Amino acid sequence: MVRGKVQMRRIENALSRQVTFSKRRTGLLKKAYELSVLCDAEVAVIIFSQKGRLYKFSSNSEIRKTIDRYRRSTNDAATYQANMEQYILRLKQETTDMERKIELLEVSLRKLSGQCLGSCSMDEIQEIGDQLERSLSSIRERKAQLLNDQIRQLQAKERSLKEENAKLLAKCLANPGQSTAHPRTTTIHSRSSPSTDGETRLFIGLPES
Amino acid sequence: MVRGKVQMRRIENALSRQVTFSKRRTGLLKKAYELSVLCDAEVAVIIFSQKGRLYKFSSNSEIRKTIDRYRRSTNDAATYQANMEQYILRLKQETTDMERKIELLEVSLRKLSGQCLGSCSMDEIQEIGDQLERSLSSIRERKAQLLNDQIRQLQAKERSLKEENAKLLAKCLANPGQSTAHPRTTTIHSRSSPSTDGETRLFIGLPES
DNA sequence: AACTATTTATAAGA
DNA sequence: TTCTTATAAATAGTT
Repeated sequence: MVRGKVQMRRIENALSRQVTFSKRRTGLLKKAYELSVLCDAEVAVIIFSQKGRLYKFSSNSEIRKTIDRYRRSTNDAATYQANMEQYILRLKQETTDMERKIELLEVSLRKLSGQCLGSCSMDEIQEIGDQLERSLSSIRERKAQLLNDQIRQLQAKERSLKEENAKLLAKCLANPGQSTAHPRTTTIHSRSSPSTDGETRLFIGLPES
Repeated sequence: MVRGKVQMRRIENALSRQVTFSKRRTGLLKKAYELSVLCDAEVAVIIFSQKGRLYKFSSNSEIRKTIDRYRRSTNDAATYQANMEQYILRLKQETTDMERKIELLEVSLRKLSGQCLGSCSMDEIQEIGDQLERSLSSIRERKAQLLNDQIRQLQAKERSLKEENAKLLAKCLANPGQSTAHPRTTTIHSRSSPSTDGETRLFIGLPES
């Protein structure tokens, strides 16, 4: 029996709460049904129990319709969806543009590689040939530059080794009787100067031949 | 006063229905609130009046959360959204891949055009140079082929013109005295130099005199 | 789940 | 829409 007004706060006793939930849930869904029938209204009720169980009522055959109508009417999440769709369109456009760009680049690349020339006019062929000549002269220039750099480096190395050699030689002459492992190794190393010279010449000679 | 059990069917009297809607709507929302508080449940109620006016209750601060939870739990339209999000991810991935591809193609193209060689090693330069030589020889081959075709066409044309010429000459020699309207004109035209000379002078002379 | 004392909701009237 | 009131309906606590 009801002893007095119930306090409007969470029922602490779990069992009691569970029972009340069951009773009132039924009551609520019934009231929702009655409202929808008596007043010809569109009603949707969604209830999740504490344990996560779902109960629902919908005057409509499909609760989704009511939810959609709600969204349309409140315009909160509907915009999210619309934005997402627009975003997809933008991405697709971007993809198409990129595909076209890739196509163009591949055609250019093929032409510069001397493939698929069947469809080119004489003028085009001439143009591509000129372009290739220009490219090739850039390449040759760069190649020459690299070789020059290498030569200059080797010459610098040769110079420094010669200097070292001279110093060591002077040292050896100053201390003629000294002969430990170290100076010996150094001497062998210092004698490498002339032979490296030969190697350099040989290396330079190769690309030119 | 309540005279008896109410029939569970649409209230025909519009005013009465309107009043009942107002009262029961308040009651329903109140019950929903009480259920959510007493039993710690998540409750959402959506009501559309006949006139399309929206009334709602949500135990949550945002009814959208409850609806989302509902969708997740029922898996009806939530999948649509999830699919859309996944689709966006796929499109983005595609875009990234394409960007990378474009980047690579552009680098290749620049290298084949003899630009941006600073970052290339000697081996790379050599490789590019070889590629260019190959391309150039393709181009030259194609160019030669086109020129040959053109020459052959011109030679064919020359031959056919010569043949026509010969035929016409034979015709002229076969009918030297022929003089109908048409051939005459032709004859006059071909003989133009000596005899027409006089006529032309005469013709020109008339208006002048 | 059934019972029942009470509270709560609400139909009709004002 | 609100108030009133008679009555129906809901439900808390118990069995």
